[in-house]
Amino acid sequence: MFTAAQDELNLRGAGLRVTRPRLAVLAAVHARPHAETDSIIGAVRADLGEVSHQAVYDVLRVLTSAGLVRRIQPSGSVARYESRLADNHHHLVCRACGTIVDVECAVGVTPCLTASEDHGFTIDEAEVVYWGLCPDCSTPDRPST
Amino acid sequence: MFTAAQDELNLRGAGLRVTRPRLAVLAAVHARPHAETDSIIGAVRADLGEVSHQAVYDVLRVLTSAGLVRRIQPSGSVARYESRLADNHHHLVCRACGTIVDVECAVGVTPCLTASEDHGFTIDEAEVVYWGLCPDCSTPDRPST
DNA sequence: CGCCTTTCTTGACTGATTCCAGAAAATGCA
DNA sequence: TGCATTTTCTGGAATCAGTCAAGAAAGGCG
Repeated sequence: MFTAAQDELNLRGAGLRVTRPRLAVLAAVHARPHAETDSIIGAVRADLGEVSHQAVYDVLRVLTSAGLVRRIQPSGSVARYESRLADNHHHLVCRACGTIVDVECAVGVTPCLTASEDHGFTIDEAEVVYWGLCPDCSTPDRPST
Repeated sequence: MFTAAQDELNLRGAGLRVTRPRLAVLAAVHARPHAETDSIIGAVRADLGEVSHQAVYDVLRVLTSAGLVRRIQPSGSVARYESRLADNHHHLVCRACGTIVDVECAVGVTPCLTASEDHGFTIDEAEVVYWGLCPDCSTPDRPST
């Protein structure tokens, strides 16, 4: 699991200072995968009291560039953050309601990591997004309203 | 190639009216793959004279939902549009300069189209984005400035 | 040719994200 | 522990892509 102590170690390991907002942001990202920024701001404020949105944006940027959280942003969605890293899982996004679900990488290790032609690029990551409809949105006989 | 006559047929085939802004937007998308909205607006205005940005946004939305163009939006980028459809190619994005290049789907037909677990979703598309550095940005001994 | 529907124009507005400058807090070292 | 330095947080304003709304114009069909 993710503990505050572990988060603290990770922060120090990345050469970052340990601050309350940073721990609260990490806890919020752990607790609600794929949370959007606004939701994280809410969680942090529920935890610490008043915190500026600026601080949260800044923390998220720092954590992202340090590799402690990953930023994802499917088309038509605002930025979302998750803490599962380095296990190359992918995402399943509902076109209707925007729900995001994790899926393990399909075949073994990295089936999609190699492009057929690299055009001279140095590729470091393959991101796969599956688009479709979630169970709730794909059953017309069960209207949500 | 893409011709205005073909675009007109495609529009009619999709049940859409044929208007100058629509043809100009289609031509612009054909001419510059992965163009962002702003660039398309510029191209359309160079072609037709003054056209409202609103019209271009609206046309792009209509064409996208009609399936005549595809909207792509890698994290940290504004919306971009392309006209290559239904050949499931993927994209190679430079983290530094944002350049986007097409790559053919790696292995045969649809190697990544099947998620290991579908969580009850009805999946209709798998989008693959390869992240890395383009040749220009990955050679430190050739600074761009 | 004339009507009806769809599309374009104009202008304002929203919402996410970033920039800026000063105040506050944490770190490192003696 | 105490001080100086460095980094972070606060608060407000600004930016930028994209959207909304109402009226004017144009396309399509009989």
